[in-house]
Amino acid sequence: MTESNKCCPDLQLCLPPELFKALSDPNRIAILAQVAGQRGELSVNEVAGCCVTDLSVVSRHLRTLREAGILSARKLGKQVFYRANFGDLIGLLRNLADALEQCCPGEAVVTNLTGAAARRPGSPDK
Amino acid sequence: MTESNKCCPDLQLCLPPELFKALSDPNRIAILAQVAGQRGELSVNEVAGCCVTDLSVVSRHLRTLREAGILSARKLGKQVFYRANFGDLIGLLRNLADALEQCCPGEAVVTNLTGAAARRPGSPDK
DNA sequence: ATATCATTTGCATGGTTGTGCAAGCTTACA
DNA sequence: TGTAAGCTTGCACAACCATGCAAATGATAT
Repeated sequence: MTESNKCCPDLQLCLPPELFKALSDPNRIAILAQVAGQRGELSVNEVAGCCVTDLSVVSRHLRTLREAGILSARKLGKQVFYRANFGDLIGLLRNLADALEQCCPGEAVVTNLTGAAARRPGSPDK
Repeated sequence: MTESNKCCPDLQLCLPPELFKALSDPNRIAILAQVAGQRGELSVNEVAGCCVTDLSVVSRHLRTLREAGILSARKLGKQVFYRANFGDLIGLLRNLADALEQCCPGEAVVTNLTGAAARRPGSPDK
């Protein structure tokens, strides 16, 4: 407990378990890498080339990644094209890194680039 | 496949599923936030204050986070103190964000998806 | 309308995982 | 040596999840 030492009470808000759960499966990672490593969009059939699983499994994984906000889908005729939400994902990862860094700057490397983190010796909050 | 479009073939290496799996549980996130949001170290008993689960469950979650490289442990007498590996985790997240950004920088902001996708009326392959 | 292509969904199954309880292990102390 | 504190591990159980197959849905072409 000892909340006198607490220095970043809402770090938890930067760590959405749903996002990490979506990224916790090797096949989903392969699918994400397949989509993200491609310029433009890929149909479900094209994505399915990355792994040996059934097409329906790929479709479900794509749905999971889409619901996690990592991919977005666009229907075009019979096909559905997926693409990676680079901006969102990059921003989220950077925010998380910043939040961790600002949390306890003494523990981190150095790089208090923001300066906001340097002035919290021991937060007396709560 | 169509590797002519491929622009970041080994993006997958930056996305370790084990790390994300370790972060995919809400209780583990709460535990991590508890440890990371604290200056210094916390014993298992202290960490257990963050959630209502059994102490053994907390111990197992801490082990999972440690094996994922997110936390490190130090035994001191009867107690085991855990602390967050800020540097490693921050570096990993930044590397991941950089890798995504360098992957298809054009996609991140500009999103020329219309042009890229417009010229694929019917996927010819397979 | 019928057929075909692309994708999604229902269902069953096997494997994984989070959880609680109890027992075991290590360390400190009397 | 015995006892207690702190933590880990074995076991059982329930819930979840990834997977494959088959059926269903949506969309286009004939």
